[in-house]
Amino acid sequence: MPALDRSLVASLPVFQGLTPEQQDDVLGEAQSVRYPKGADVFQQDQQAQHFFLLLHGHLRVYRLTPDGQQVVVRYISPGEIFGVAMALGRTTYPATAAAVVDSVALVWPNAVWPRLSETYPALLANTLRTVGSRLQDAQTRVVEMSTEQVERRIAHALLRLAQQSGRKVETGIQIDFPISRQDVAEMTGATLHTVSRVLSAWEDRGLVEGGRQKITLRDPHRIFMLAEGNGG
Amino acid sequence: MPALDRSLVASLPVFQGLTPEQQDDVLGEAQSVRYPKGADVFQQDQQAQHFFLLLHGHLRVYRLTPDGQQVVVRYISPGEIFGVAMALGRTTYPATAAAVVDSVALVWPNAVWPRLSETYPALLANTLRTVGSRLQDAQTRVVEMSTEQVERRIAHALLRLAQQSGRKVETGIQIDFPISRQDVAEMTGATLHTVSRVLSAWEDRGLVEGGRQKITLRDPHRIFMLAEGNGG
DNA sequence: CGAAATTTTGACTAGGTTCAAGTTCTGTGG
DNA sequence: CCACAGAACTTGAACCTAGTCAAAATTTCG
Repeated sequence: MPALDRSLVASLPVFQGLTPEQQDDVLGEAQSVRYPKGADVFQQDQQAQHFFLLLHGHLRVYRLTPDGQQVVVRYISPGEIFGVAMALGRTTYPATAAAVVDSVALVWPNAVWPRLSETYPALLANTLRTVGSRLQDAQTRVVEMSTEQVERRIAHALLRLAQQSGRKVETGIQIDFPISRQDVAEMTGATLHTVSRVLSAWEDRGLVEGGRQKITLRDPHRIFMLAEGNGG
Repeated sequence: MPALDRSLVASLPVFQGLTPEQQDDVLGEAQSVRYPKGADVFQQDQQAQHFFLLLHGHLRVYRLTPDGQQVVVRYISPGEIFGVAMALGRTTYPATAAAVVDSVALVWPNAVWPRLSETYPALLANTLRTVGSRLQDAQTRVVEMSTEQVERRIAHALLRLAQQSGRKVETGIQIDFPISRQDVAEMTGATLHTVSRVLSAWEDRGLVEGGRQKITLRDPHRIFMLAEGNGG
């Protein structure tokens, strides 16, 4: 196993409040693993044996309903910890995480969590903040699904993706990984068809630029107005 | 201030892993406060100055949208900690908590959190588990809102309420606090009218018994079947 | 008893799904 | 290098769930 370079991860939120030596101790327990595009990092209802930190790539986390529908819980970007089922008191993963592009993650065996979390309470505190902010996100999504119509939900979803993983290009801000209309549908509780119709209409109005598994926000400001229910 | 009786709270999940002396230390920083029915414990966007543990009563936690719609985030039952905004890295409360019946809570000033959480990592770990389970709940709700029709969402919401705060009565399981059709609507992303229609239909079929701000599940099993999408 | 809050019910409407083709990409293998 | 098969996307038409609008009935409480 190649030594992990602390400088790559020292500035991440998870490691705040730890000295370089402590960071080395934590990193020393991890292995770096590569996940090719399409591979699962872990699967829903599987025994949770590890927790993770994404170094490169993007993951799509989704839940499968009994009747086979998928709902996208979130996308994970580099620097985020994920799969911390054990810290949350669970024995299985609540969702499946799959690489949408070739990805690399640090992997810790669950067995080291008790020692690390007792030795370094800052690690616990940082994890609590991360989980807390995801709770906020999830509750915001519940509010949106309860009160907003599809077009506004799509606007909010795209703005979140752009903020999280947007890349500036000449024509605007492009989502930095392959994302289909179906994916957007599974993030917003709409159907593929409705998402396609909405994006087509937006494209006619110059708000976005479509493409196969590609979405570019041409006019983020007007999309924001749409999301907030103003203008149209 | 009357001394707080440790025996009342020692068995709660938050205090697991602490010795009686440590529990006394934590409790010693808290005050017991009474909230009459209808009073707010804290308000959305208010500076977060305290965190709480509910001793008696029931709280309704809701978020208000810019256009004035309310969405119920959750109901809090005795024994639960809440309002832990600071531990989550927030400076304001993300929602409003109001007493639906006369209630009593332990109140800690935020200022004591850094010391307590550093001194007793178990407190951090327990809080992380609590927040984690709320994250699961919120994500489950997102999945339900994305994939289920109103009738099933209402069934799920009532079953959750019954599990959390159900009281056995002769005719079935009654929700143990006043809850209106409007409240159920705000929990499920439906309208008052739709909830009323669904509950009326269920009452005709003998599944529930209605009443002003009162709901009794007469046949929890058949409601469960409904929630799971089987029979009807 | 009267006023306010809660609940019920009817009629109509509409946003979004479903059903059904058809079109446009993209990567692969001959 | 081009043909082609599969995947992704688009679009039209019919339909339906749940929302909206409107009004009345019931309950509670001062």
